Amino acid sequence: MYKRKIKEDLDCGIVVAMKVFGGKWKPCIIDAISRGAKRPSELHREIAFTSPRVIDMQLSELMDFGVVTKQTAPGFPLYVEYSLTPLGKSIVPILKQLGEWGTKNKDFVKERAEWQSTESDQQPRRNMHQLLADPICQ
Amino acid sequence: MYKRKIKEDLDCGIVVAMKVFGGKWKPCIIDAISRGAKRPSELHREIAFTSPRVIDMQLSELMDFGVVTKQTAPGFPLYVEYSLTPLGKSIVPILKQLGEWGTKNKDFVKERAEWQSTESDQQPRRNMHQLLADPICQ
DNA sequence: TCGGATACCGAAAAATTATTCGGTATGGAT
DNA sequence: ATCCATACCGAATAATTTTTCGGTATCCGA
Repeated sequence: MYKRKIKEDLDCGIVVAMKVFGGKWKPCIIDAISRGAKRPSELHREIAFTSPRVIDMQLSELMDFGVVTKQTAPGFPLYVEYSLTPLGKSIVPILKQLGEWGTKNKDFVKERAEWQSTESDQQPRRNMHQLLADPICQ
Repeated sequence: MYKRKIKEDLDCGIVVAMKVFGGKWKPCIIDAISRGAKRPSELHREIAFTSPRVIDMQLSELMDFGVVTKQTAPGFPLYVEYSLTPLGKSIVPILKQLGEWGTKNKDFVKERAEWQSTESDQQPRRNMHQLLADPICQ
């Protein structure tokens, strides 16, 4: 568990929001679960642009903050399911709004960001928490 | 200029939004400008919880992305003013929504975050982009 | 001429976050 | 017995962001 050196201001709403769902893959995970991908292995398959470990970690943080809950079915085969709590569901429209803003302005932003590219012309790791369109992370 | 090694997915709206206004102090700056703090020295005074250099840097990124514009008055004394572009203004309601969500849930989040505190009981550097209430960063 | 206010910027260091690599454990199927 | 799928976790490393420290330059007023 990482111990931060500089305390964050949890009286600021924006800081709180960013802490809870601002991680690189958290919106993606929330999106995927809200669409019905509930089992860890499903999430790992859907969100193929990062490693399973990363998803596990961000998922456990989402649990810590009460965004998702975990149901473990007893017996075998191992069966675990995550789902959004009411708190988690309340995040979805916000992510949607963020996504809409970004989608609307992405071309404009892209233009102004090109100087900042990587050296090689590698492909990005797609995030695609496409809360607007159909396809999930993939 | 930092050259990133891993390309980001600028086709994802959320990634775009986070890139443009997701920095630690950017919401604070946008908020302050939207309230009328326009000169750099004003911003430095208002947002006293981080150093002037940090504000300058984040401000220049906001300029790069067309969120704010800079007007330089000729002659003396030196007079520079920043203001929000239409793009910048379109961010304000989103920050407001983020802030409202966080404010509503901050107590809940705080409880679940206490294990993660710093060793000493230092004060946080307040962000307080209080887009809800009156006080600006401070 | 010196000190202060203005506005800004480079670059090292520190802090934080993301990624990788490998490990644990369970039980079913071959 | 061995392999596979399930689900998870520790810890080192890499990547990125934030912070600090110092610097530039202009002109005014004392």
